[in-house]
Amino acid sequence: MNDPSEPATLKDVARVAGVALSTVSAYLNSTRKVSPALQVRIRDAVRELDYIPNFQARNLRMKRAASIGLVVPELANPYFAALAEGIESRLSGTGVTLTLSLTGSTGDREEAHASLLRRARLDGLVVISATGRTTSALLDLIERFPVVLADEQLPSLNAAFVGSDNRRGARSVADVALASGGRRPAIIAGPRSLWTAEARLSGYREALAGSGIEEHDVILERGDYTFASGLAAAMRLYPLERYDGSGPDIVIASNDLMALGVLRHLRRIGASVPEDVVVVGFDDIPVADMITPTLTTVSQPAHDIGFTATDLLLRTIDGEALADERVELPTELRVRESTR
Amino acid sequence: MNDPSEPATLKDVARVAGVALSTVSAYLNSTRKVSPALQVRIRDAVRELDYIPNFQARNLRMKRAASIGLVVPELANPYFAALAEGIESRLSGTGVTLTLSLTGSTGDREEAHASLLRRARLDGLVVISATGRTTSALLDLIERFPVVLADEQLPSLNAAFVGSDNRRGARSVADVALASGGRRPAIIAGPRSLWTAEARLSGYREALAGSGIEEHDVILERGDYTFASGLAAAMRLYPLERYDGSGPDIVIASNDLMALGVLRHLRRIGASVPEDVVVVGFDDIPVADMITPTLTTVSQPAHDIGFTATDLLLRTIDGEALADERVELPTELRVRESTR
DNA sequence: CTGTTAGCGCATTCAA
DNA sequence: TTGAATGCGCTAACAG
Repeated sequence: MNDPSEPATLKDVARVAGVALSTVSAYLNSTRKVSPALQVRIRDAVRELDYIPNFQARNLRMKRAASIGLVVPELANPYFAALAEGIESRLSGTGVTLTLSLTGSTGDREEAHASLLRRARLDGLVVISATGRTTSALLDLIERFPVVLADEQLPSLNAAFVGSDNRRGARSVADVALASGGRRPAIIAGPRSLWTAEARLSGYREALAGSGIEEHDVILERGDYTFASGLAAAMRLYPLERYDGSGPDIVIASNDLMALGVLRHLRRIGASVPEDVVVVGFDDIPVADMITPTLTTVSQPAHDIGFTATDLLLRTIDGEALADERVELPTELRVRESTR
Repeated sequence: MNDPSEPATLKDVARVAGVALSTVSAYLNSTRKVSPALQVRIRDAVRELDYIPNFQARNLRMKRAASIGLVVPELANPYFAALAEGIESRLSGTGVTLTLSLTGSTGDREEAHASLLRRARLDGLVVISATGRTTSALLDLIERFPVVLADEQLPSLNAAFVGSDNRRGARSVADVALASGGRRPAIIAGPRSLWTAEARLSGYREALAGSGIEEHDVILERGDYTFASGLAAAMRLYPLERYDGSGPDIVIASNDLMALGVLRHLRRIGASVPEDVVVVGFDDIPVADMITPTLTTVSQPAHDIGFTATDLLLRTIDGEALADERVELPTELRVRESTR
């Protein structure tokens, strides 16, 4: 063994095996037939030198990065975390690496990351937008790289998209909430700028239309998908210190985090769920099934979305898929204790 | 503008600017003085061609990856997600990229990832172990790369470590729990193989020793840091359908997820927290402050741990830091509603 | 089937 | 100060 600190290269292997460099390369990549005799010599040399191919060199030569980027606002949101895991699971075994880029939920650091990603010359990007805004940085990226949008659509952007059927999901969970017999529903919608928020809202409206409740009797609040905003909305809905039977008897929150905020406030003022008020969410984050009462919600196939988005991206990179494919995966209703 | 699909290279810039390639390189990296006249010409050429340096080539030349790896069991654990965010925030602005590798909490996919990471020739690794086991893959990695262990220590491993002071944190939260006046405490510890679990356990024992309660009167259960295992432990602790005042009056769970499991079971059997039973956790995951009652726990500086670990790693890569540095960051007690 | 050769895009010697 | 030349480690023609 001679291993003077420097890792072995293809050249070293060729020398030790007594064959040409290109033969080693060809054998290792099985890009052409190599006679059994040489195969053995090469294999031995590889083992002897503990040769590990240098992907940097290979990628430079092949003009690719063997890496895709994930642009995501934050990982603290368990839904995004699940998405990331789905992406990773698709990548596993492909030899493609995942480069993580957090933009912050405000999207302020987006610019810096965009330039970093351009320099890294990644093969493609899975982008999860938190703002719903089409920033110039993002636009620029989409021009240069194969990009698949996950979870959140962006208006008028000619990019592939994988998400879930927010409207149908919203409708199904709202149907359950309305079936409780309550007549004074409130909706806590998400930010106007987000496609998911608006899609869910239209699902809620469909359900309302089928319930016989006048649109006019429905209270509409807005939140920004955070726990704090859900709590704040609940306080507007139930301003009293103690629950007295007034206020909405159904609260439809546009995501689980906001529903948690509602649950929190209701318990504090002494209203019981689902007896006094029925509450539903959206997302099915893990805690939805850990709290008391467990939360009725709709499960988005976060893992699948990540997986499918990556699959689509990989195919786009290989030139197999169109750049404007759109996939909406089905959601699944989870009826639990917060509805009756 | 001539942009026939192919991105511009240094050579193109040199040609357009009418200077030598090496001059452009030197100017862009400010590695030597360049006359003002040439500076202008180079700048113009860069702008005209929309030149973006190819990091792959640069990295090949400089024998580095400009990327570090994060090896983490899963992102679904919000604590790990926060750690990852801390890592990312340290990296932001350095031009170093983060490559994500999920091993799965069982550690089965570890082997495959290790080989991928070796091929990618990353500059270093931040490793979060879920198993506490020292696998051969990991050992191999540590030999080859600068590695910093975050959160979880590994026995007899000569690697740098950044985590929090689990023992003191555990002691402080146990002190609060025991101050409730209860005399029948139960501890739900984590897996024996994990250093954090054992460190917390010894902190609990310290608190117990100071409380006058006989070690003998303490019930010790084991879980594996999951919600399900916390729930299971709670069912062993309180096997009855309805709470009748028997069973532990203090439950000290080794992490928040397990504490959530306990809370869930207690509510189901009709025990109230903190009146009947006091419950504490560890980690301060976001939901700890969203549920009812809010959970008394100890906050680990997850973000800081990630940040510090990365800082240490970067310094190790630059040859500034020793490979066996150990940092234990202070925890912070969060007294909330689940204790009285 | 195998070896020789020419770059991928860049940083860095060495002369000028 | 600047320019010309060399090679990082690899793949993919090309010629044998």
